Amino acid sequence: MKKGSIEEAIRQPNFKSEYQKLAVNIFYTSAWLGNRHRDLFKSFDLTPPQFNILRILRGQKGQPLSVNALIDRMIDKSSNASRIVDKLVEKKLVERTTCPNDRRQVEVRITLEGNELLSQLDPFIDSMDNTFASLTEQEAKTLNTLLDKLRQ
Amino acid sequence: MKKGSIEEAIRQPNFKSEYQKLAVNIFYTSAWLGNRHRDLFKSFDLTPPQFNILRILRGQKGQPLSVNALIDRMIDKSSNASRIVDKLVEKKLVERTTCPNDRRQVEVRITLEGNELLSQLDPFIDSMDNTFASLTEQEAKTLNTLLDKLRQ
DNA sequence: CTACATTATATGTACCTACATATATTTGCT
DNA sequence: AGCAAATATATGTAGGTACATATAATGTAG
Repeated sequence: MKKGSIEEAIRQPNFKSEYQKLAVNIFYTSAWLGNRHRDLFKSFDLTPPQFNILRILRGQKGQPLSVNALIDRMIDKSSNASRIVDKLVEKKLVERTTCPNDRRQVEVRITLEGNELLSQLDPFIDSMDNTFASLTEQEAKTLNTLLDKLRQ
Repeated sequence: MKKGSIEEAIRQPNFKSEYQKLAVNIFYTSAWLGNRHRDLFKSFDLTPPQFNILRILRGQKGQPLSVNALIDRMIDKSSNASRIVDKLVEKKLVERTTCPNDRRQVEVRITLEGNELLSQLDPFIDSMDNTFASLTEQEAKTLNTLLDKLRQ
């Protein structure tokens, strides 16, 4: 079993097919990467989905987003955005106000405090991306292309 | 934004780098694939980690595994194997007995019922793997190689 | 042989996801 | 206008993960 391979990671030397191995490899790699992210966010008292929402809101440059619009942009669409926003409101990182035009909707907006927290995180996120230094940019591009193709 | 791309999936046209896009793509693809698996297992009243443990135990061909040995072989190592085994015991799909040589350990073993359930699932799992029909075997191999390399 | 560290598992808590259902508001139909 | 369908969000519950801590059994140093 090659060092660093998925076979070694889960002590499973024989997969039925290259496709089955790929499924396991995707789950395993996602968990591996997610754990690194989680460790980073932890020192800022954020969880990955909380960070995801904060970063989406920052991208809005002050404009609010509804809960539905947040879900639309989230990595894990089955996240319960409503309750994650709850936590962020408690920490005063976002504000929630009822939309005046459509009172079913809420407008979620990042606060100054939220923006400052993200600014502190930025350099760490950037260097986290260099986690991938073992891949060339061309290899990263190939991975992106093939992952998109897989989901077709 | 290309159809089926990660950019489209999370409505994010600009990534800082190919590496940052790759991180998001891995998380998104893992969730996408995981949801398909979950849907399949659901009709058999199993969750993905429950299935993972059952399949590991089947691979033992009757030999038991300790909880630690299970974690070692699981895709998500931070799973709480102890509590997942609880659920499987309740459903009589596995048995748990104290190890006579080392009474700290428990021996977990798949039951006949557990094996039968997996047999019923087998054909569905096989056809699920063909979810990847959009990739050639060579492309799957490339993905596996690059994912292993990424984690180095 | 006793005291202490180590190991294997279990449990408590906070947060998250999955799914079903509830509540409030708006839209559309007649 | 009046009422049903659609929409946006919230909430209850079960299962799961992350992390700290507890409990029990074993190993080990002196």
